[in-house]
Amino acid sequence: MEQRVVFHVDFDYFYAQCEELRNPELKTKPVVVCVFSDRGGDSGAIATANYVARKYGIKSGMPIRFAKKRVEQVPEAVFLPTDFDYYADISEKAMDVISKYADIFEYVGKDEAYLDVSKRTEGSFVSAGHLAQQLKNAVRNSTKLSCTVGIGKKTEEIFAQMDLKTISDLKKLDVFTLNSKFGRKIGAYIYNAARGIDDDPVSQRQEATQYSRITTLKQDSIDYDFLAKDLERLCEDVHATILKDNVVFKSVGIQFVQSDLSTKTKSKMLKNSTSSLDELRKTSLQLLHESLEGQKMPVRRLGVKVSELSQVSGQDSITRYF
DNA sequence: GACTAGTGTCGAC
DNA sequence: TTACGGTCGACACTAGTC
Repeated sequence: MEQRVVFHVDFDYFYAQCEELRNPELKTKPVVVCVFSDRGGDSGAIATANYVARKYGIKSGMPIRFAKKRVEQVPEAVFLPTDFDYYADISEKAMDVISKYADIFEYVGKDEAYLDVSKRTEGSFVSAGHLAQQLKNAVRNSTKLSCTVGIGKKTEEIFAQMDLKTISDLKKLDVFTLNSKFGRKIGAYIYNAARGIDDDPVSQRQEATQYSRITTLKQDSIDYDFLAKDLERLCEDVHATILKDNVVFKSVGIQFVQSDLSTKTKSKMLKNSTSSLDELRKTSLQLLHESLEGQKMPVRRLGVKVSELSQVSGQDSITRYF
């Protein structure tokens, strides 16, 4: 098996870094990017926070109110709503630069990617180190963003730390331990490689397998009509994406997040694939009706999901089969 | 028991 | 004292079939 060299590139505190980019004065202040819910006030959660904010114990996923408490005595702390269009724009530019450095490029999310650079580095850690530095410089020059590039060297260090010397040492570890030490992607790759399975650790991103929308209700409720109104809006939203991406779906699901934040889901497989908004609406409303039977706990958030997607090749594709 | 399709839950980002 | 988003993929579980 040839030596694989894989880069994991990610932008730390990406959204906050984007905000610093358009307003450099923020750099010295705690910057907290928030997803505010429809409930108004400070209802919502933290998407990301820069290092200054993290010093105060502010972390992703934390309730906004909680985070505000943490910096009560810090008047310069800045809380901003997310601006996903702007972040997507910057991400696209950055990924454009990054992908040029890969033999195989895998986009994972707005702020993360995997690069297989085995060919261009010929498996050498020395040239991989140089390439990583060039990549960081190129990203900085073109976007002014800083990113971290993790490479196989680090994997070697972790092996040494964990006193792993042989393949049979590796085989003793379960995939969860490996994932927690190396990240899911590399963890799974090591797990397979130790068992003689040489799957590519990096592969071109496939099409999405599901689309979903979720919203926080104005108030907790188990009233069908109240929930149905939001659900219909969510259906229309998902449907717009379906049309834009020219896909059909075969499975429809709804999701409740209950007032104690526990989750409940219900889904249904359709007889045929479709892109019909009517069918999406009808099915999800039916699932809502069924889910509310015997539902005791009020619902806080409501979501809809379509999956089992397939691409429609052309508008006339269906008629062509008849 | 092995396999699969369908369903529900969990957690990363 | 408590506080709580949105989107996605992975995977575990179950029931049906052979």
